[in-house]
Amino acid sequence: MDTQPTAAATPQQPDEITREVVDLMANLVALFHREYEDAAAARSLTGAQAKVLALLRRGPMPMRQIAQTLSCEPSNITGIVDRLESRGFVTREADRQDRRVKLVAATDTGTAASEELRESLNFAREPLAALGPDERTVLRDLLRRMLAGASGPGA
Amino acid sequence: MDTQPTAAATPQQPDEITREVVDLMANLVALFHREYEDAAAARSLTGAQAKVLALLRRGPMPMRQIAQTLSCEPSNITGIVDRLESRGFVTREADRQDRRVKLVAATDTGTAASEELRESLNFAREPLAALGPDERTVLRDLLRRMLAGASGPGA
DNA sequence: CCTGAAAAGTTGACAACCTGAACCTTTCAT
DNA sequence: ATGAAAGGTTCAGGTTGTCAACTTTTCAGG
Repeated sequence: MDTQPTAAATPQQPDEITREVVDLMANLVALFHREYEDAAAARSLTGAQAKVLALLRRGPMPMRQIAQTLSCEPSNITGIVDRLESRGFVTREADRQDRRVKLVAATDTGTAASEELRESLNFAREPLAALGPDERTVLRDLLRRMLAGASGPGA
Repeated sequence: MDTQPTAAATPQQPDEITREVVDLMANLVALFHREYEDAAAARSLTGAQAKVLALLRRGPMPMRQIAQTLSCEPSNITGIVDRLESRGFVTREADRQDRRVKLVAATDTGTAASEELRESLNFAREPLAALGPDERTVLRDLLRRMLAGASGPGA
């Protein structure tokens, strides 16, 4: 327990493994991001619109909470929800408890589109096909551990 | 080549593990994306600019190749390189072999900024800190396998 | 009850990103 | 020599994103 003046708090040099994992992650992130955008575009949605729609799978949500979850300004959400609403994917309803807040809810069309997109993602994941079932389990556990501490988008 | 409707080609129902891995991936992608944008913004770069700059670590590159690597239209790259150039991060030089092509090269300032950002990413990866060294190795191997078949950005 | 601060959402101005079509220059095959 | 094709740029238009100012609603004190 004694304090070696070294490692614990001090940001040590990233070891070789960490460095490579970061690079691999970057590539994987780029790949997934592209696939997500494409899958959304195939349903004439943008990535941002798809993300908002995905959030609403859990149920209606106030604008502000959407903004917080996506880490952006509330004024940004206004525009995205405007476009989703004008196409019938989403509705704005006033909250009865607090009339300042507007609850955004996915319509049936919206939910369907979101689910469809999600399914298409599951199929499109070519990279995952390279792994066996047991390896997928290992990967899942590692990812779980990595995300446990981080501030996930509540999903 | 006769087509037997074998299992290999048919997209089977995604199993539970795959589904969860995809969701975890989505969260991880969102997390990394946010961190990358923030790290870039801290150096007064946008995400897109940082990505282009990162590509140039390997050496000068034609506009078109940048566009192909990032999967976007060449006309888009024009603007991004414009802004990078106007701030001294990058230069455009004509290729001697083919005078149609313009080689984009990072300046010393540009390379320094990119390296610095890369280092800061290595340190900032909180999620990775949750894993032990041996687990990181396992993760690295799995990621390598996943990316082996995919069209990586040449990095 | 009244007043003022704070919160939720919107609006407007502005910048960056991205696409698609039209265009110019250079290269290359015939 | 001529025409097609490739590399970049420009322009118009749409989406995302920030920031500041504004409206409405809520809530805490006096």
